[in-house]
Amino acid sequence: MTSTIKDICRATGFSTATVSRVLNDSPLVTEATKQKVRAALDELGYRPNHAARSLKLNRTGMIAVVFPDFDNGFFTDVLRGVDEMASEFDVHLLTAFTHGPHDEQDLITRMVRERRADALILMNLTFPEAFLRALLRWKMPIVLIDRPLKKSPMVSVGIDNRSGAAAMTRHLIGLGHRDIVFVTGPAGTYDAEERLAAFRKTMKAAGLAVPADSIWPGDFTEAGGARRMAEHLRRNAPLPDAIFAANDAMAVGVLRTLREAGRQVPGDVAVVGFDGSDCARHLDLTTIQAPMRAMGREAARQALDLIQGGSGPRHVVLPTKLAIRQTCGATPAATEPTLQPTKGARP
Amino acid sequence: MTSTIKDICRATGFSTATVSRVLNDSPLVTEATKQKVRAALDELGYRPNHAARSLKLNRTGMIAVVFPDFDNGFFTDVLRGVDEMASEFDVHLLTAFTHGPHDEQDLITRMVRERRADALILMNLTFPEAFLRALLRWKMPIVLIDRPLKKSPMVSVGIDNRSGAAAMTRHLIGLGHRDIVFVTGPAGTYDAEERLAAFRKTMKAAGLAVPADSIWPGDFTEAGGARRMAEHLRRNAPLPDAIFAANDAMAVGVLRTLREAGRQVPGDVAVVGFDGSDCARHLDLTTIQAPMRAMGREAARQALDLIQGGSGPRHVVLPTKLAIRQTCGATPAATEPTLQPTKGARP
DNA sequence: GTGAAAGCGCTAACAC
DNA sequence: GTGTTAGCGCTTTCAC
Repeated sequence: MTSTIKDICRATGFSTATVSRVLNDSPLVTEATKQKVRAALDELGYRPNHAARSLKLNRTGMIAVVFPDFDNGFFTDVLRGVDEMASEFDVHLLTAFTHGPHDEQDLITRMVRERRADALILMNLTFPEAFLRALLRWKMPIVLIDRPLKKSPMVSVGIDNRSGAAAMTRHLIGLGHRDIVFVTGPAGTYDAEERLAAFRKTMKAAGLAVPADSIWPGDFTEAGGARRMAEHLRRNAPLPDAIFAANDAMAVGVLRTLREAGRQVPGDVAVVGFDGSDCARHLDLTTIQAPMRAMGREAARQALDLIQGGSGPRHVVLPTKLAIRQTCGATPAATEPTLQPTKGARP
Repeated sequence: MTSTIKDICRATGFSTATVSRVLNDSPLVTEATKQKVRAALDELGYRPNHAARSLKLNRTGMIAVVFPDFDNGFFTDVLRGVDEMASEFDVHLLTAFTHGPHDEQDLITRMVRERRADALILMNLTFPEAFLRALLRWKMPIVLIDRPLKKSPMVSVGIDNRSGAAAMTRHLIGLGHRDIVFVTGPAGTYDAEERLAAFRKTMKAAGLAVPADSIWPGDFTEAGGARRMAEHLRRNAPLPDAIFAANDAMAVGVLRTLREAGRQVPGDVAVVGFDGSDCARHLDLTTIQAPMRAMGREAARQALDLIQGGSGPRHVVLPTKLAIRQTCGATPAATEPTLQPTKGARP
């Protein structure tokens, strides 16, 4: 079995107080004593019991990370980012997936009230904002990986949808595309709306019209993108120069449908997405790379800061990168996909 | 702040013992008392402090899951599987990634000695078997997601490499392929060797020769597969009927190289992989689907069982499925890739 | 510089 | 049925 502090006392003849001081490297202990105690510590392979320590110190050395029940394909990277940052501070991760929207609130509430962690990182969850505000009364630091909240003073981490979509639009225009279709996400979705707004604005700035039928309604799913594309082909409507889908999943649906219909991408039409999913990489789809790992790191950094009483509410926006691959019609400089910060992207 | 059991005592006039009994739904308490206590519980939003409970009960209600520092692309599914099973038992997950091989042992040792969890699930780690055996002395249940161990009595979960590779080989033969190349994994790798052995055996059983130059050395990486394929093309050597790579990554390398050289897959040569990675799905690569989520579930099930003092050491082998897609030259029955249990696969 | 003792929040004998 | 109390393993006053 595991040894306790008392085993060390027995082995060294010192009291629990002294041993504890050595454990926490207190300067109040003689070097000689430290040596002896440390010898016993090593000898017995002692490590302080985590539960006891948490109870006494009223902190757990844990950050809880809660993910939605659907797999958005990013959570691997995010989690690694969080872990990277947290482990530097010897903080461990409690990971949980919600199982349905009802479970979501219950899960989070329990984590907070049972004090299973010192902070919470919540990714893309669906509860009402009022729930979050109620949570805050429990004084547990919370960081959202999501959109910025309107009504609540809450730390959140997100990506710069606007500059990403603008960079992509400029890129397409720069390649000579004029007639560009934009496939939207579900109405009311923050990311989707930001991307659409930036697309419109950039087109306008370039003096290009965006007729109503150049905005295709979408739902962020591959099937949705495929359906809309198939419909277009069925009507024998002429292809635009390029199709910019508000996320990769839809872009893939569009791409597949086109290729299955014998159309060349990027020969007949360019197709690009947004997100930087693995799928996009595999399919050589030009996209906007969202820095998921960096988001994880940043979320953890914010959480750790809040734990130490730092700062206040704020929204951190991370830059995206334009990943130029095959489907946009540009010839990449090298075999490796070119990554450019969207801020610096040129049309 | 969070309320403690004493707050409930104050609110109800009962003692901590009674409140605790209500919390644990002991039959020793009057229904009337329960009602009153529960009202206060709800009122104050009370939940027992996790650290205190762990300390007292000597169990944490946690399973630690340790992943290697490289992303094998499966850990998402595995983790979801573990969570699915664990959450049914109200057990939470402590997730950790190792950061390099040295850190690996340190991390695990600390988890065990600090009793941060009631059981450990270790995936594809690289420490020596002796380290594991030493760990067992700490009496913490350990489940490996990996190969079966030779020298240690340890619960592990793995896939049926042999029947998977056999099914794939039969499938290729059934499609009329005779001259089949097998790309191996790194020498000494368990999975790789099992797959190769089954390939050889199945070919032999079908009366087909496997000349030495039909076994290409590989290293489980996409670059390795690409390199070997490029070399073959450069020599202007004739293409085989089919190329069976011991994992998806190499198959993808082979596939890309062929297509970039203008060769048709599956027209000129069939290419198949093994693993069932996302990449394979995106590229419509015929492969053997390893049930990662089920592995996670099973690992969790075993861990929970061990926590409750159950069973002994054993190796659980999960069946794979043949995922027939485009690259093998078979026409799938539907748009969705066909999944067949490998046991029932027919040539 | 070291030790004795209290107490973190909870559960479970053991009393009554 | 309910209350009193000891104690899980640790940290931290407060004495000496």
